[in-house]
Amino acid sequence: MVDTEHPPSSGGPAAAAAPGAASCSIAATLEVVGDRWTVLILRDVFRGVRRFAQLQADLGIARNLLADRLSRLVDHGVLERVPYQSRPVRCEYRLTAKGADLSTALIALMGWGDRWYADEGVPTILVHDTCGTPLEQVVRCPHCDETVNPGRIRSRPGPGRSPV
Amino acid sequence: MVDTEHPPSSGGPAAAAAPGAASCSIAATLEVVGDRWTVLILRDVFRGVRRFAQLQADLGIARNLLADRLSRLVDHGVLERVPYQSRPVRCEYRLTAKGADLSTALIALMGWGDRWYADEGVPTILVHDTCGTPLEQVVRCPHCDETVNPGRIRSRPGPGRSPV
DNA sequence: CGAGCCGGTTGCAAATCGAAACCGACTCCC
DNA sequence: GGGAGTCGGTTTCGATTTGCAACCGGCTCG
Repeated sequence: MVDTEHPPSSGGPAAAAAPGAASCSIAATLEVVGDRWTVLILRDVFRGVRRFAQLQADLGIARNLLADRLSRLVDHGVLERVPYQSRPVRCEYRLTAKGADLSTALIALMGWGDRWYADEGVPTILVHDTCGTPLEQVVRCPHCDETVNPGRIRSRPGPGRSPV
Repeated sequence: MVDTEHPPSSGGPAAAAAPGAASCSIAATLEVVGDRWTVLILRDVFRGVRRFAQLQADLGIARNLLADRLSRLVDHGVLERVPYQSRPVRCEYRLTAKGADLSTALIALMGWGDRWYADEGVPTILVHDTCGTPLEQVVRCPHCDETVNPGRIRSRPGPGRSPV
């Protein structure tokens, strides 16, 4: 139970050491998107802001940090650089399938902010494209075919539980 | 402003060129839990790790940072200090309703890590307590009474959109 | 030609982080 | 009664990261 590991060359908080973190997909996710700016960049890319200058202007992030975060996201396969002009080669950043799959997480973060901080109404509503109805994010049981309240969720160790 | 259309499975055709952070619940959420350690702390509290020393040992976080993050979470109403012994007054940290409501976000982060980084099987499975079936997190349309794929989600400005 | 845009990189001061030492209150054990 | 240990921190200090601003190369436009 005791953390005896001292990673000599950094690698992040829960990189390889902490027993709780070793077998946790949340820690794995945070390795990639555990940075505040990173999440805001992804939010902008989801909204259609894909170019360096646009992102910089919209977020107010320092340019060196933006460059760093973008290349890190590309390295992790969350974004990809797609050229949109050739004479001076200019690329925009697009979501890969892996990046687009983060929508669930961004929706969850947005939902929490909506519920606890949108005192004057929510800034953005997600709706069904076919009927325009506001959507909700839920946990579902495919067997019972019903939504499951948080109190009825149990967690079990899975097959990838670390062998420590 | 709207330049290239993003073909499949993306969120935002609603390219409101508004300054993002001001009118975004994601930014509001990140103000509270936008820190890497903060998320890991909350994950542990969800799992039942509630005492200072337990958290410190499990996470490997520096003590000063743990103290700082915990008090910040208490200030934001995500955690609350509950005494569990009185002679040396010792408190444990429990989730408030607001904190428990973050389960959605943590489940989403876990799900993404499961899908993209659990090469040797997922470390943890969430199951329905009554039937033991593994659960899934989905976006649902209450009107159509069906789950909605990411490609069918549209975003609209809500009533709290900042007056730009 | 000069101005300007775009997408960065470099340099530097300031804030933050991490490891370890220190601390007070209390209990346990001899 | 003294010494060791537990618990929940706070303090200290060096190392890393951040934010800001300046700079740069390629290219277009007037």
